[in-house]
Formats: sequence, structure tokens, C-alpha cells
Amino acid sequence: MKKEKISMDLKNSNLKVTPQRMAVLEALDSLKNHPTADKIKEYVIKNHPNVAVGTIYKTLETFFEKGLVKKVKTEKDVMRYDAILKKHHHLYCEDTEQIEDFFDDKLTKMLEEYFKKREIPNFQVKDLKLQIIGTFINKKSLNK
Amino acid sequence: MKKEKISMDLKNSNLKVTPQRMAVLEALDSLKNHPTADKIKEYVIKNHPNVAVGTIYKTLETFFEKGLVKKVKTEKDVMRYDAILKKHHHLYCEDTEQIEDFFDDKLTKMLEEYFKKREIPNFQVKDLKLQIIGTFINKKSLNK
DNA sequence: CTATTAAATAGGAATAATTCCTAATTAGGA
DNA sequence: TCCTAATTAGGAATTATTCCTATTTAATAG
Ligand SMILES: [Mn+2]
Ligand SMILES: [Mn+2]
Ligand SMILES: [Zn+2]
Ligand SMILES: [Zn+2]
Repeated sequence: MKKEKISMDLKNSNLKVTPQRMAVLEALDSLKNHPTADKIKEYVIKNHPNVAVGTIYKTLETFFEKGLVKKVKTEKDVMRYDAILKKHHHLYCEDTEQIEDFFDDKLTKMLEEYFKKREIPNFQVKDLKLQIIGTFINKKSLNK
Repeated sequence: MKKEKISMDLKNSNLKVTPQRMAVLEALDSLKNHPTADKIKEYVIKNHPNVAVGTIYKTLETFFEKGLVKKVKTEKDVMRYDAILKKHHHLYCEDTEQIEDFFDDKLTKMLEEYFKKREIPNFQVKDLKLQIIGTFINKKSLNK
């Protein structure tokens, strides 16, 4: 069962296991597409109607510090979170808010190799993420 | 003189040439490091003390629509702008807010080639930007 | 030049996202 | 079971941004 794993994640990060934190982790686990705090709040409140909004924000920030979630860089005034810790890149839709995961080990490796050789003066590279910007072509909307 | 070029930029975009717009373009031109709207406001107000804040935001959004500025993706709740239209990537400092430009045509070309071959189902790639995440090593702070 | 008018702006209120504050609760160890 | 530091609820406050509308203005035509 999943709850065991979740509470392990918390213990491993030296965080007390609380219902609020479990609820946020559950939300992160089931919400796809890089949810906002607001989406996470909605999900959490379905099962735990009296979790405070501030708690959700604080929890997300705590998780971020511990590396249990990542923040997804966007050009919008609203934060989005990513529970997928495996290295990956992102497809950004120019027309909608949609952000999709893009896994490509070959690409990741290519980039890493490139920066192994190519030193950047005064900068130590720790991570490389590609923003793949464009538009989704959902077959249906192709009939203009 | 520079003003000529700036007002040309505006005319070419079918935008009326106003002092406010000139001022924002001047600010963008001289502020480095991907300024926030707030930094731009400060700069503008030095020379034109009664430009309204809303005007600056609206102007920036207009410029964005016309492609005169770009928005820089960050994981902060504050927008940052980029007046450099030439294709480039960004160095993000993990510890500070610093974002530096990274020009590397070889890298850019490598990425473009890669995605020329590698089709992504249901997605049309229009732009590729690399987030190079790490820390700046300013020689001075190396003496711990 | 002057008149016309659609577009742009000032100034301030409103909204949205996030953070802060503090008294009450609670998880986890002794 | 008790203790205590950590966490939370609830709401106020803050920050960044957007919206509103009366007034001003840039551009164009006469
Ligand atoms: Mn905000
Ligand atoms: Mn905001
Ligand atoms: Zn992702
Ligand atoms: Zn840049």
C-alpha cells in the first residue's frame, strides 16, 4: 500500500509524519501536469476539508527544500510543482498553460557530455533542463 | 543617437510612439540581468516621475505581444523580462536571484539538429531554451 | 496648422497568489 | 503518559499584477 511509502519519504527527510503532509503528497502523486498550489489545495480539501491554505503552501515549500518536489519554471505569476524527481525536460505549449513531461535519456546525456567538456567560467553546473517550446497538435483541432 | 532606433522599433510594431513607451524601452536597454517590472519602474520613474505603474505593466505586456521583449521563465512569483532577442540560454544561480545570459551557437545548433531528427508526437517545436542551473563562483567568496 | 478620434495613460481600486502571524494542537521521543 | 519542539488553523497582511474609467495625447487628414 502507498501510505507506507509516503510516510517513509517523510521520515527519510526528517519531517514529522502529519495528515496534512500525507495529504499533500497524495495530491502530488495523483495530480498530473504540474499542478498549481490551488489545484493541490482543491484535491487535498476533498479528503481533508479543514486543511488551511497556508499549511499547503508551507508544506510545499518544505517539500521543496527537502527535494521532495520541484518547482517548474514558467512565465506566469503562479507556481507549479513537479513530483517527478527523475531527470526530465518539459514541453511548454505556447497557446495554453499545458506543460508536459519529456523524458529522453539520450538528450540528457548529450547535454551532460557537452557541459563536461565546455567549462563555463565562474559557474558550476549542477543541472540542465531544456524548455521545449511550441504547440500541441491535437489531431481533432486540425480541421480549420 | 539611440532614440531614433527606439522609436523605429515602435513604429515597426504598429505602436504609437509615446514617452512612456520610449522610457520603458530605454530602461530595458540599460538594465541588465533580466529586470523585474519593479526594477523597470524604478528606472523609468527616475527620468519620468509620473508614469503610472499600471502603464509600465501594460507597456511590458504590449511589448511582449509584439515580440519586443521576452519573459524569462523562473520559479519565483515575479516576472522577469529580457530585451535580448537573439537566441540564447540562461544560467540560473541556485543561491541568488541572478540569471545570466549564455550565448553558445554551437549548443543552439546541436539542439536544433537533435530535434530536427527526433520528432515529438503531437507537438511542434518552435523554440529551445536551456536552463543551466548551478552556482556562480565569484573568486572572492572562495575563502571560507 | 487645426480638428478629429482611436489609442494610450494616470491614478487608484480590485484581485490573485503567496506569506506572515500567533494561539492552539500534535507527533514523536523520553 | 508526559513533554516539548514542531506543526497547524485561521485569518490578516503583503506583493505582484490587473482592472477600471475619466482624461490626455499621438497620429492622421483636411
Ligand atoms: Mn504574487
Ligand atoms: Mn500575483
Ligand atoms: Zn515534469
Ligand atoms: Zn537573457
